[in-house]
Amino acid sequence: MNGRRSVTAARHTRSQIVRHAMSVASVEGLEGLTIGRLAQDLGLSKSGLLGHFGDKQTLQQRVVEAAGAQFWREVWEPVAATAAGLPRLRAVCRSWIAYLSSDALPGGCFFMAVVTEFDDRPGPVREAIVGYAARWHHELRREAERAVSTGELPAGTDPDQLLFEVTGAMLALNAGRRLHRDPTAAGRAAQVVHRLLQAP
Amino acid sequence: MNGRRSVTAARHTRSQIVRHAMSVASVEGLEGLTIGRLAQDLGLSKSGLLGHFGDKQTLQQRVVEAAGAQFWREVWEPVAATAAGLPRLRAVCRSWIAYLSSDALPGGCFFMAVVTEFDDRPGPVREAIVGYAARWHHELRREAERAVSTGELPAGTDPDQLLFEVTGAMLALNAGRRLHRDPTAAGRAAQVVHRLLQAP
DNA sequence: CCTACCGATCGGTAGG
DNA sequence: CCTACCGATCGGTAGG
Repeated sequence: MNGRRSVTAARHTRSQIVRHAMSVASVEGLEGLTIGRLAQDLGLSKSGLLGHFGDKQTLQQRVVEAAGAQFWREVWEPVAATAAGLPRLRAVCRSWIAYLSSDALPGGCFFMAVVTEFDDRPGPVREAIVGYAARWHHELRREAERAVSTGELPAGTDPDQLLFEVTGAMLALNAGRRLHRDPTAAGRAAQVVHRLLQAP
Repeated sequence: MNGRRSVTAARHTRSQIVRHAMSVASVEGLEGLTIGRLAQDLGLSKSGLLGHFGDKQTLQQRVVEAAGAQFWREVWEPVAATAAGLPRLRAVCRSWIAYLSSDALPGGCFFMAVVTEFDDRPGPVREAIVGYAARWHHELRREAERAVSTGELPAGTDPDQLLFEVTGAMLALNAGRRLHRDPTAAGRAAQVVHRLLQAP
């Protein structure tokens, strides 16, 4: 089991490392990741693990990227075929609520877990997190703008205010579920979304 | 400067430690607190600092308690004299928004910063955080219930749904300000509160 | 991918 | 409140 492996095997190991690190980070945070712990969990040496990334910060960046891809795959893609505008916006919100209610990762949604951890830590990891959050916001705003311009939502609706309130509902859902173990949180978030996304 | 000090001096040192630890934790998290760093910041030895608390977990609990007291003092007390029910609820929300927009601590609201850090870490620190969050929720619900029963808010208003939405607005405000440095977040939160807390 | 190792720092204790 | 110390672990490097 020692010595160099094939390129394919190395790629597999690397993706295993990132996947496991994502799970750990959802519970302990990105700063709580330690090379020694990950190496032990996966049966690798510390240097064997670190060799895939160079240093810890690069590993953290790869984990953020993997989490961004996973979120996109699990929340957006299942509803990407829905008609643009209001129907798609409604579908994405349902999908988002389902994701936050699921146990895709042991610590819940990766981004909800690391946003407050890194909002005060300048550097490339923070910028990566901000980048994914901003991209998500832009995708949703595009749908909201379309829904307003086609008259699916009331004229004069401010897309950014709408998304502020949707985001708030998702944050409250996450806090309710994870901190207070409140089983009604998903229903409350759905109710907010239902009210916000009503045709005129 | 060495040797035992008076009881008063010791109390002063202790409260200085807790205050500083609260600031650090608002940025680095409660787990990011280290005895060595705090001791150096305050010009103490590690053992001198730790002697006030016994161990790190106890220090973390004292920090949570101090943060709970500070939040109460800065958000609730300034508006405690407002008439119970809807007026008080509105005043508390304004006060809460002002607090989240202020820079009372370098990392922003302590509780916003540590909730996702400890939602998956069982133990007395988590329980202390949950306790303060639940107490806050109960205080607000009392006002909301009163506002509904006196007819200040529409009959049939669900106080818990109302608070879910208020909490969401505050979480979105915090994320907007701290992650995206969005200066419009406070106004958006105020708009949500204004709509939610309208007389029938 | 490994072993062997580095200096720094972690939380905490003994003893004064 | 200090100095002096403990074993464990941190991120990371050298060399293979």
